[in-house]
Amino acid sequence: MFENAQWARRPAARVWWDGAVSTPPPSSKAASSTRGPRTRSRASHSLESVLSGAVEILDESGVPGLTIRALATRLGGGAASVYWYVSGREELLNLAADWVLGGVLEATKDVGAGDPIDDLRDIAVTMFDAIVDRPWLGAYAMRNTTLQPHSLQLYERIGEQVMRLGLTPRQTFHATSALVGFVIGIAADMGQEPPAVVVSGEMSKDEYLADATAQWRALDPTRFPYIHHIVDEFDGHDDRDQFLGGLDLLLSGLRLQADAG
Amino acid sequence: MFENAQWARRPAARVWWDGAVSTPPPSSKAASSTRGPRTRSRASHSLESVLSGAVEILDESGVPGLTIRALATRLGGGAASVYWYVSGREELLNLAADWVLGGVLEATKDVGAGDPIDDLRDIAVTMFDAIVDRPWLGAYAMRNTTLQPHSLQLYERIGEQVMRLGLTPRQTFHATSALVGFVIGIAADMGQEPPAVVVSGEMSKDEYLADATAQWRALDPTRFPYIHHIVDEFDGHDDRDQFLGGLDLLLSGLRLQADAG
DNA sequence: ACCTGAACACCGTTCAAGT
DNA sequence: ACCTGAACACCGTTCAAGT
Repeated sequence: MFENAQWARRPAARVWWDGAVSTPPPSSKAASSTRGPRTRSRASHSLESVLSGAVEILDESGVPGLTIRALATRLGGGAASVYWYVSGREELLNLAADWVLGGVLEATKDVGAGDPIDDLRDIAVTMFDAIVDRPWLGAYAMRNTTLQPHSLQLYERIGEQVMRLGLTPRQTFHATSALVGFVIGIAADMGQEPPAVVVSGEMSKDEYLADATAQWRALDPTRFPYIHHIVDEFDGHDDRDQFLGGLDLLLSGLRLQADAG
Repeated sequence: MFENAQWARRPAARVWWDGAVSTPPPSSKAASSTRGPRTRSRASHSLESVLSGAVEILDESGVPGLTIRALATRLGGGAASVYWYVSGREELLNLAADWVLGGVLEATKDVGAGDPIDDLRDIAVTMFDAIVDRPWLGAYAMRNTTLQPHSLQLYERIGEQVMRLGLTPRQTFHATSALVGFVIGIAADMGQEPPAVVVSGEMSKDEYLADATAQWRALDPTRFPYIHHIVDEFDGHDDRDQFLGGLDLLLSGLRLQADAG
């Protein structure tokens, strides 16, 4: 099926990561491009430049903004050149998300000395903040350990803290998955691309939220007692508090399980 | 800005839902189309036919398969006709997801008589099963209460059970959000579109999982103690058990909070 | 080994015009 | 009120050819 071609077309997701934690650029829109095309007539990229270009575009205009053509233009080359480094747009998205997770890895490398539950909370909060900062991460972070080495390491790091609780392997596995799923799930929801009305600038995000709140208040209290019960909490609530509240529920359940063993 | 036109173009997400729980078709690929075009020369749709057509396509070929043109073809009309009922593809996806959530609403309408925590588990499991059944739901269910009336009702139903625990409004709000975020997050992850190798049929899903497991076993045990600790659990694990394990962690944390009050 | 140019086969969305 | 036809402005991906 595969010829033993000397020059294989498309290295198809070759491993670009050599074990070292590489540090992606910080989220603040950096206008500095580290490397330009070497010559004027022929562009020259690298997987690193492809990924950091992709991250820049994602930060500026989100997932829909990352087109292969837009990326190629930013790199100063043709669209087809991108396919030398990634197999397609999906892989590009996965690699870009994982690339950025290097920052979380770097920021959490010293955990493991404190109370395991507290260490888990620290890692979870760092991940949460990273996704809030870069909403496009929600859909692509921690999704594919085969393609995403940093995600794998992060999984490992979280799992190691859970291991310290002395649970069974199965409980350890479930708790780790639950934690990751919770963080990604909540953050993905909160970091969701706002509705078109907001994106187009027809409405500010605050106006949109105020609008939603008003709609809630207008609901029949008989049919929607819960909504009415919490609408004042929802109004002007802080996403981070909401996340922390849920996280503590999960972590206290975990502590209970550990103490029971 | 807006003319008071008698025939406004595009009703822009008008409320199609009148308070009754409408029941979408079951997930089993139904080949029966409830209504065809009325005449041969001019197609005639309705929001219902648009959404059930969209759901059929989503069930068959996932989110990327749902193009406006494919939907129009299925409905027997032109692409532009779809825009009479929905403002665009994004809204279509949101409405289709919410439409299907009517089934979860129907299946959980009698909860509220048992232990609140058990009732919450029942609702969560029903939601989980619905998303596993229809992976495309993960990214669009419970995302926008303004556009998604069934999601709002489901939120309400879950919140009502949490209310029975006698927490503060803020705790009630946080717990409800955490529950929903957890279910959607985990289910979205598990129901994720499999990698291209699997979709294209180059590899079966089992082969892919076996491959990932093998890669895990090949990792350096010194650097990846957690992975090695749970790889046997991962191998041949059941997604549902994994979900239930995490859910119980969250629910026992919640019970603890309720008992503490 | 890595990049270019150009093409193929699509897309979502708009809009004047029809009924 | 609701649908058609056709166009506009894009897409991702492939591939032979260049260097």
